[in-house]
Amino acid sequence: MTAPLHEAHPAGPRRVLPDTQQGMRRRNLARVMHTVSAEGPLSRAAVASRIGLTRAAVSTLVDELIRTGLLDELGPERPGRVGRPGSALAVSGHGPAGIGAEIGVDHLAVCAVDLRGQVRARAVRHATNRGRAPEPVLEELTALVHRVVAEAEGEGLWPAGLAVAVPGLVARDARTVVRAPNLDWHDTDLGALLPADIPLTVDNEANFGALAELWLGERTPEDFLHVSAEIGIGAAVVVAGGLLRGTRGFAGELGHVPVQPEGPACPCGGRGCLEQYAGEEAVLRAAGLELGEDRVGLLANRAAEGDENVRGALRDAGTALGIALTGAVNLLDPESVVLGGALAGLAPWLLPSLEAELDRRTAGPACPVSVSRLGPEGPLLGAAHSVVRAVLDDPAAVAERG
Amino acid sequence: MTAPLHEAHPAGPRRVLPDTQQGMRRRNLARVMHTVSAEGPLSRAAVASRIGLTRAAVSTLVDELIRTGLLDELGPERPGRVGRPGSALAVSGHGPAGIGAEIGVDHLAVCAVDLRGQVRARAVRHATNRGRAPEPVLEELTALVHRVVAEAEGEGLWPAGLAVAVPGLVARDARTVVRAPNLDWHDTDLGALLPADIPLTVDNEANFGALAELWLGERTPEDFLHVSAEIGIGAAVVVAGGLLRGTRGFAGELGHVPVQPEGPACPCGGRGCLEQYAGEEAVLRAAGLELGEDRVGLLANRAAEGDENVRGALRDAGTALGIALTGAVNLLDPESVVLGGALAGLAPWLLPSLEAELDRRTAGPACPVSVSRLGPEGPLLGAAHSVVRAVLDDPAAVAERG
DNA sequence: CTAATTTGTAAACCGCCATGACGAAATAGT
DNA sequence: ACTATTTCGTCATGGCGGTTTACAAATTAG
Repeated sequence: MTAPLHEAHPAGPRRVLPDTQQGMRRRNLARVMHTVSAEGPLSRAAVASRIGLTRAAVSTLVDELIRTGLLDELGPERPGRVGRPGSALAVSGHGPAGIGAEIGVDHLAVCAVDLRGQVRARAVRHATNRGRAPEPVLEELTALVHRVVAEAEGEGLWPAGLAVAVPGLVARDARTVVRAPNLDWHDTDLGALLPADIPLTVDNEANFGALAELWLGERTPEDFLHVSAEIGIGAAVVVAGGLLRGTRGFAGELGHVPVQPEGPACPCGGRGCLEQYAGEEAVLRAAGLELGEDRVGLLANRAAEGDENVRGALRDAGTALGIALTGAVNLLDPESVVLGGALAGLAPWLLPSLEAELDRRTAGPACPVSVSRLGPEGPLLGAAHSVVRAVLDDPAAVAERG
Repeated sequence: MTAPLHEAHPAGPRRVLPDTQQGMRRRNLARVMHTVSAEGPLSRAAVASRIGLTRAAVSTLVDELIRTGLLDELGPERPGRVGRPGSALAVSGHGPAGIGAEIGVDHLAVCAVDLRGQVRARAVRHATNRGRAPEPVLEELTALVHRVVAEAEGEGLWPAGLAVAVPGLVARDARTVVRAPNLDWHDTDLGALLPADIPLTVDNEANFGALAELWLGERTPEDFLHVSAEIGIGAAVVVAGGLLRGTRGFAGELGHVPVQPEGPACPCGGRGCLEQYAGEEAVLRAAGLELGEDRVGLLANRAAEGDENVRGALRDAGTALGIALTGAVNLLDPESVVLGGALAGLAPWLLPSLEAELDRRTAGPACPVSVSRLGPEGPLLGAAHSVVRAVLDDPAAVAERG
């Protein structure tokens, strides 16, 4: 009777482990894992002082984690201070691994990440998925997953879960793709078409991208706005280190925030939505370019070459983004705004006008805008890491399977 | 060594009781209190089945809560089903009480609410506070507090905390008023000027209004947007049953969301902010009315009388609100939007255009908009109830003082 | 009037962390 | 070198909290 390994949509009243001694133990195991994971090799005593338990208690927790293969004893620490040196503990590089997968418009990618956060195996396949039926695409993805899992198993890892990033809206069951316009998929249950022997989670690629930024970013705060543009323009809202999903899971639709109340009509029914100014098509049109494959790369190239039409189009898009973000920043007071996904590559030409607009419209100190270091890698890494986080969050659950 | 009774700004990594047996006990005491409070008189067995503990465990918890006077044993339940009838438990009507206070622009109000949520004492004083110095105002408020506390004590209650709602921005220490434009207060530490023998919390009235809606509303969801207009136009964002405060505590500034990017200049530095269209002054000007006392009441009266200028102004304000809320709804996907505070009284004339705008701009089913039942009572009740909730959240802390 | 059902309590038990003491392994001082 | 000091990890003991099991009390069903 294993509890669900992890929940991609923890939006309900957050699931709280029952407050019994077993739950307490489980939470303390999790705290040990998180502490060791976050602060590198640590002795038992160091862990104890950080989480507020006694050394004796931590010892029993660590013993259990070592027995189940989630923690490794590295041996005595280099003695620098007085007193007996501790024995360094580190998160295990064997044992469970998170399998992340990404279904892009023109590629499939899979990777395996160990508990230490290292990518240990990966596989990519370039091919246009635009308009292809789900079955053949997922068949190919399954093959990639099997290849990556096999490679990971060769290194002593086993798959603790599979998380799939898709370019579209995902239902709250974390399995069904409600709508993926660029793939032309509707109400597709990925669970039926992917390996059944690995616990599955499906989520929007923008969400996974934001989580990657949260978990892997240099100095990413616990409250920020992650803006990306893959399908439409999405803003993932991260509050207190968690993703805000909204009642129906549709939170973050920055693309349809009104920018000019009487601007051009938008398929959504509104007028002057951000997407009409900063969406992919709108920018290409304003830049006088044709539609085609890898349109973002094209924009970046032309802008880098100095094409004034393209630069102007991006400047205007930045201004529109700035207006929409002003509203979002006023409403949420985040610590920062991060440009991710395709926007990261276009940042040099978007940022000046975006920041100018944001500064101009904000009274006090403006909200800092930064660019994601992860860029297009974000969603894939975020997916894999979401599985790893789930293991850290409840090591006892995974120990039952190991 | 009593922990702070309650935190109005729990924005940091939410304080978690240490995961030790004592913490477990405290949390279970809290769960019993919440369950009994929420679901009316309940037997020990009923409580046990709801929170997932055994009857024996609940018995000891209940015993402790009865001993400390937080729970009352009402006696045997009316036997309707087979089996021995349980003994009904109810939250105590004696013991700790929450003292709520409100500093309005033209009144002061204080009330005492018992753990059952009943208002047991209240005092109001009408007088213009606009521009008055903090000292005399708080002196008067202190007198009202003393009167209400005395009245409550006459009924066997004692003050567990004092929560003050102010029409302005409050620092994250929950004591200092950073800026209250209508009072003309700046960086005023209310803690130094209010009774020191009762734990104090200060917060924005819009926040308390939203919390009142959350706790007292008919069928208020756990995720909603509460819009009110007292100072400026504020939107409290409630997510998962908690208030979203933002990094600096400034979240919810709906008033400065851009509605017309090149509209009239706003003191905030921006252009075309919502406040320029739906703010108090803007609406009065559009309606062709003078500024004066009770301006909202005036608007409501004229509108009710059929004044077309006023109705038109309110219609336009509703449209502007609809545009701004479209952005907010897209970003947050709340379950509903609630109009509270002064807006509640003007709802009949605001709603049609507001909803029309929201519907028009939203693709799927539009987000339902409702009007607060509490109206101007919200902030005061929310303040008092915040103290009550704090007691329910950690009954062990209050037992130490009882 | 008996059987069945449900409630509340008491006693024994188990699990978890705290406490205090101890040996081990390093440094600091003489 | 040798001892005192400091810190680490572990062990035995104990307290505390919820569970298990059993049982008496109070009701309904037949």
